[in-house]
Formats: sequence, C-alpha cells, structure tokens
Amino acid sequence: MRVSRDEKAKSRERIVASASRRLREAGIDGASVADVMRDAGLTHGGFYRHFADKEALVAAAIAAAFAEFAGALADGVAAGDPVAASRFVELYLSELHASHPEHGCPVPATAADVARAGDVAKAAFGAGVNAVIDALAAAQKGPHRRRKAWRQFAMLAGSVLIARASDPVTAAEVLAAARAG
Amino acid sequence: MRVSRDEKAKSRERIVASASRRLREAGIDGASVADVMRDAGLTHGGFYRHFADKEALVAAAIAAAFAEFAGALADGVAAGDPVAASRFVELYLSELHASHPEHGCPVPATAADVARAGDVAKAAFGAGVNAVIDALAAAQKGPHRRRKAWRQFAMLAGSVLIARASDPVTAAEVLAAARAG
DNA sequence: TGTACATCAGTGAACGCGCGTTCACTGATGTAC
DNA sequence: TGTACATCAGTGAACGCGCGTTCACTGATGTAC
Repeated sequence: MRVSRDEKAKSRERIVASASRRLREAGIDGASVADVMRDAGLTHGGFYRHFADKEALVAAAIAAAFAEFAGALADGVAAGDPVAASRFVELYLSELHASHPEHGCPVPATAADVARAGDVAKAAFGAGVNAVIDALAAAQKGPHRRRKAWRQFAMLAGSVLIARASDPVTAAEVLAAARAG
Repeated sequence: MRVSRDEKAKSRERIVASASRRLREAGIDGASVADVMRDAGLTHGGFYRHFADKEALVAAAIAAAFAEFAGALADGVAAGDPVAASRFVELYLSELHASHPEHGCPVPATAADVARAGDVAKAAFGAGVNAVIDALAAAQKGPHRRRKAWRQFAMLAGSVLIARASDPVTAAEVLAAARAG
C-alpha cells in the first residue's frame, strides 16, 4: 500500500494540521498519536514513517500553529494599519477566541505544556512568539516598539488564559478589563 | 493501622501541599496520585479516604496554591504600600520565579490545565485569582483600580508564561520588556 | 474509669485502560537496466 | 519505452508501562455501656 511522494507529503500536512488543532484543544498529553492520526484519516502505526517520535510532532505542530496565527496577524496589521490592529485586539479578547483554543493563539493554549517539554519544542515556541511580536511591533508607535509589543501581547495572552481557567463571571470580568485597556 | 483524627487532618494537609507543588511543576496529568501520596509520606491506596477522586484533589490543591500566593501578596502590598507593590512586580518577573513554578504563582503554572478541567476546578481557580486581584487593586491609584489590576496581572502572568515556554534568549527578552513597563 | 466492640486510616496487590512505540506484513511506487 | 526488482507508506496486532481506582486486610482509635 505504498503511496506516492506527493501523497506522503499531503499525509504529513494533514497530520501536522490535526496535531496543531488537538494540541491547542487538549494539550500535549491529550493529543494522542492515535487521535491525531485518526483525524488525519490514517491509522496510528504509520506515524513513525513521518516523525521520529511524538516530541518531533509536537515541535512541528507548534511551528504550524504559530505560522497560521502569525501569518494571519501579519496580513491584518501590515504597514501599521491602526484599524486592523484594533480589530486584532478585539478579536483576541472575544468570547469566540476564549472558547475555541483549537483555532486560536498558540500561547495561552500550549505555553504551559511547552514549558515542561524539551528544548526542541521551546525553540519552536520561541521562534513563533517572536514572529508574533515582529508583527505587533510594526503596529506600535513611538520608541521601544518591541518592548511595548511584548507587554501588550503578554497582557492579551494572560487575559485569555485566565478567562479560560475561570468561572464564567470572572472570565467575563478579565476580558472586559483587558478590552478597556 | 488507624490513626487519630488529628493525624488524619495532618495527612490531608501534607497531601494537599504536595499536590499543590506537583500540580504547578508537572501539571494535572504529571501530578499522579501515587507521586503526590509518596511526597506526603503515604502509599497511594489510602488516597480515597481523603478525596472522592483526583478532581477533588486538584480543586483543593488549586485553592491551597492560591491561598499561599495571595496570602503572601496581601501581606506585602497591604495598605497600598508602593515599595511592597514594586517589589512584588520585581519578584514576579524574576528568573527565580520563572524557573520555579512549583513555588510560584498558580496562574501561569496551572491555568491551561484548569481550562480543560471541570467546573469545580474552575470555580477554585476563579476564586483564587479574584483574591489576587483584590490585593493588587488596593495598590493601584486613581479610578478603575480593579480593571487596572486585571490588566497588570494579566501582563505579569502572560510574561512569565511566555518566558517559561521559550528559548533562553526570548525568555530574557520578554521578562526585560515587562520589567520596563 | 474499664471493658468490648465497631470504625476506619493506611497498606499493598490487583483491575482495566489508554498511552507511545515496535513489528511483520501488503502492495503500489520508484528505480536500475 | 518496458520489465524486474527494491523500496517503503500505510495497516493492524502486539509490547511494556503508568495511570486512576478498587479491594481485602491490619490494627490503633473512637464509642457504647
């Protein structure tokens, strides 16, 4: 049942896309190899034709999640468009984003897991978050744009993180406070 | 081998303290019942004389972690002492805190896990984070103190979260940016 | 206060389960001539 | 271009392992008289 090189590349893409979703939704432990492969339309045994081990998949999935997120962000806030920037903040702090980690920012969804993972995953995460900051720094004004971008982004990610882990009343309060900033 | 009511209460305290440390260090899945009980000087079989299931332990451990953290914070920043408040920020953003989640703030350490847990854990988390905000709001100035406290705390927690999940260079950058804020 | 008995905190073996990973196998793809 | 053979993507069963939870048992504690 060997498939062509093209088919293999497409399989790999589906595996990584599936892992990137499941990772954000269920965490590293919750995204089992069998589940990820099933989502990709494959059985679990073939996994090791694509990745050396689960850690390699996690690193690829983190990179893919950031590429998707930072890519959309860079398109939106390109050239310092202030309307796009404020729309990004609004969307980031929305109930929709808070309740759908699987399609959202990788930072609140995966950072705690990555903090306990190996250097390969941390390198992928660091590169990804730097790309986000690059895009956000372009939308800042005045000096110290990059520092400002870090602080703003940390505030956004922290707010969504707290909202997701709290009861509904507290979740609404932290998101409203962040929107007012 | 029955022990006295006093001894049982002490056992429970040791179990919760051990769980609160392990939870922050290794996450919910990483803090196994057997490990927690071993840390408390007991064997795993007796666990169910203290808790209905692991979820109940997690909720108790979250409450304990916040009580320890918010208690220390409230002592420090009581009566709006500005020196204590700035020392809190400095300590929160320190390398020491970033590299020792097991003795640190429960938010960056446990929020992503709690977001995937049940309502009991979320209620404990929400109550805990509200206590932190109560203490921090007292140290803010001007109107909208509570909103400001939420934004500041989200920025702090987000920064430590990102630092822990990143390569060392990125980690140092995000903490430095937050300190400059 | 003393005695007899019921309670139950803690022990350690056992359970079913899902995990990451390995392996023999299949048969279409890719390659050498 | 056509043929013979090696490669290897994907399948599905199997592995060892650690997990949360259950259970029979022990013997000191707590209680009823």
